[in-house]
Amino acid sequence: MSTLKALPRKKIRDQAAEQIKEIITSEQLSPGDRLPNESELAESFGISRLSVREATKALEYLGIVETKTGVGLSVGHIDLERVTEHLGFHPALHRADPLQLIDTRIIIETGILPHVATRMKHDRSLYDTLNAMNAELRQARSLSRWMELDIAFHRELISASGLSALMAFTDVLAVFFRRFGESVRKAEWSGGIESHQRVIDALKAGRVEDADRELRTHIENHKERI
Amino acid sequence: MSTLKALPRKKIRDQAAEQIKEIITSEQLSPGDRLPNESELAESFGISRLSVREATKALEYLGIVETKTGVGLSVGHIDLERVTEHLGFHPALHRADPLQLIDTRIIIETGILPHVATRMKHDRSLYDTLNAMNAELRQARSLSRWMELDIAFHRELISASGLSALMAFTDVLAVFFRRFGESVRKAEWSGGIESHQRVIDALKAGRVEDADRELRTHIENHKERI
DNA sequence: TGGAATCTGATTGTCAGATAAACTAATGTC
DNA sequence: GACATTAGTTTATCTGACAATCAGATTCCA
Repeated sequence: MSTLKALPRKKIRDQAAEQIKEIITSEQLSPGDRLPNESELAESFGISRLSVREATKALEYLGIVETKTGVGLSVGHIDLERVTEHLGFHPALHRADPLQLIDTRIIIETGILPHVATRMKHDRSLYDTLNAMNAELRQARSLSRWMELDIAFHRELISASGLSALMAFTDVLAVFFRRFGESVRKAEWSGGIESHQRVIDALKAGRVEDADRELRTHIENHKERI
Repeated sequence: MSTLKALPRKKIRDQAAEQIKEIITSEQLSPGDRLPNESELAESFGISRLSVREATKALEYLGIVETKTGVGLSVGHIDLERVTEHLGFHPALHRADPLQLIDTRIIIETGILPHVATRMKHDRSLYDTLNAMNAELRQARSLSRWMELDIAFHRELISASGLSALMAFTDVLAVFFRRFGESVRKAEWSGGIESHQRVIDALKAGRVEDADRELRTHIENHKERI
């Protein structure tokens, strides 16, 4: 008869973490808002303070909550950079299928182009910003510098679409991407920069399809380096 | 004179987390490799086991390490899903305008269509699965059931593209979509189902552009309900 | 009165030690 | 040899305690 026992009993700290998240969403708390202190949470969950701590420490690493000694807990200003900082080093990142990641990027970045073009029509400063960033890219002398600026450029492009949800996602994606940036050869720098230029110029002129084609091949170039 | 005190003394558990990461990189450990147990780590760092635990729990949430009761610690198999799971708390998603979320969905779901069509050519079972799911959708009698199946259908469509990174992201999006799903009127059910059918039939026939147009208007229908 | 130093209470940070629960591997029985 | 039992290891959780830190109230002095 047997026990089956279904799922391994959920760990208490995980339940605690769930409940804390639940509090944040159900009370619609915003970053900076106060949370009950550890003892209160422990009591209301019916568990020890220690288990609450393990939950809050984990959530703190993700930026979901913040703790200040002598003050208490509050809802965190979640910041993906903090998260990705912890993740960037991880060996498992080397397993994600690079071809898939590239295709994913193509879908997202070409998908937003119509939105960018539309917004550019009403706000010329979008073009100026992108143009300035690309100009900066020309000045890059080291590979690491070039990579940072390149990532920043693509990020800005997505930002220009106004679709902030996608930007959060691509921030995560960028972590997985940085790793095969090392194989970039110097000769490709200038090619990439010209490609950027053609994309934003086409967008400015409202030629979305040209921008699409250009960006698509630009990103696909990565495939050859694998 | 001043105290300045520079940085507020780093917390012990943070140092512990750093050192654990250091072990992983310096020993070049791969996912699944064993780590020293909590007591050993505590002793070698010269701190209490509790502080080690707070560090490992936090790293576990990020997927950097894994713990098994009665076994020990090991390097985690981190993946995009793990990270995007926590993405739901990102302010960009919480505050996002529903119209934006719809546009985001359109970009992703229409973006994958070419991939789906290609894979369908080599694997007809993809069509059969989607077709069966849509048939099930016809049987739905309650709104909640219909919604679950509808979400499952769209999820399967993305899954059929083979781009798992996108699937992780849309799982997050789905949470937000459930919110305004309640406004679906019964009359729209059948329309949605027929729309699904046209999409997969077009894909099966290799008419990607038709599928794109159909899916686009299908999702855009949501906009009227806001 | 005004401002600076100090005190106080609240809260998180860290520790020690103990017990329960889950798993592995060895042991023993038939 | 197959299977049940046992023992040992390791994480999971709890209790209780004390230190460190901070915000605000209080006191003190010019």
